[in-house]
Amino acid sequence: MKRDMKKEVFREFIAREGLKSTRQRDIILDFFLSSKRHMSVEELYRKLRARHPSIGYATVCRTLKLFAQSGIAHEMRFGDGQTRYEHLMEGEHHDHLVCTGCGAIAEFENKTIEDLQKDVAESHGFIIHSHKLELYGLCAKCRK
Amino acid sequence: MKRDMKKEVFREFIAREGLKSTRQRDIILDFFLSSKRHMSVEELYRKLRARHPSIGYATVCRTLKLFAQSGIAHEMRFGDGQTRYEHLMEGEHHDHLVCTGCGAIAEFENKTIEDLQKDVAESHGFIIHSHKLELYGLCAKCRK
DNA sequence: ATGTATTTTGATTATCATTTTCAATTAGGA
DNA sequence: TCCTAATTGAAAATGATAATCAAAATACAT
Repeated sequence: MKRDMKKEVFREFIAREGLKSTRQRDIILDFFLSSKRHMSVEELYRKLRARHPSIGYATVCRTLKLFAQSGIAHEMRFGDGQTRYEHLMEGEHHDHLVCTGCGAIAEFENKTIEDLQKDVAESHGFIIHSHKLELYGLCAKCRK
Repeated sequence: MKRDMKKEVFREFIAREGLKSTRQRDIILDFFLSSKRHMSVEELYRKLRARHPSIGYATVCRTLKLFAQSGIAHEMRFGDGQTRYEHLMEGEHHDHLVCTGCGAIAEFENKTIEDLQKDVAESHGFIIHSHKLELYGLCAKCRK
């Protein structure tokens, strides 16, 4: 399934780049893949520390960056000073709805918007290689 | 015209909040309104320093934040670690195309995309109050 | 299995943009 | 003018990530 595919992709990345497979990287990868989608470095470190107190913060930062480089994760910044990572394979792109009340994050995908983005970019002579679309507002609960 | 309108809006904000009108704030506002649209704090500070060396970096930061609070400017972060401000009145919203080659920033507006965003948000039970749409890619020059 | 060169780790320190602090200055109303 | 509160500039603090570095772990050839 997907989870193992990501592990495989990361393994290949490690090999291709001449890096080494380590106990810490395996642990962090397992933790990451079985956690909720949008984890900040801080959050992941805190949860990890409960089971594996010897793994340092720097290692978590470094390893998450490697996940992003290998293509199995995506780095996000919502402007609150926290870097978040979501485990995400190539072609699984989506955008985010962020609740400014409770911080909940919902995901969505909209082909029409993406097509329009491409049109807009073309009309300005740009070729897009990535985009960021975030909608900020109140979720159903927080509207009351 | 617009420039004076923004000054007026800021003046009202200052009065409403019980703040004070100072020489520094006036200077920075003039400088800001007559500069190019997307200025980082650092850029603005460097240019300002040439004419007004006594104005401190902290004051520039503080004052730009006030501009954003008063509604005459908008704070932006494109992920390069720099905070940028653009002078922008209520209702003048637009989105950005960022060239990853040369750093050029183009602006665009697309009503259809905005409407679709609203639809998406509604279908998730959200009410949007703001959004961020950034397209990253190569501009016409950098494509070659 | 062993040696060895290379990578990785964890702790600490550095970085870098912004914020905060704080004493001195300034604005604005009484 | 006087007085009180806001503002300023310089310096120190902050906070998240990145760099450093000696010690430990890994991969590979022997």
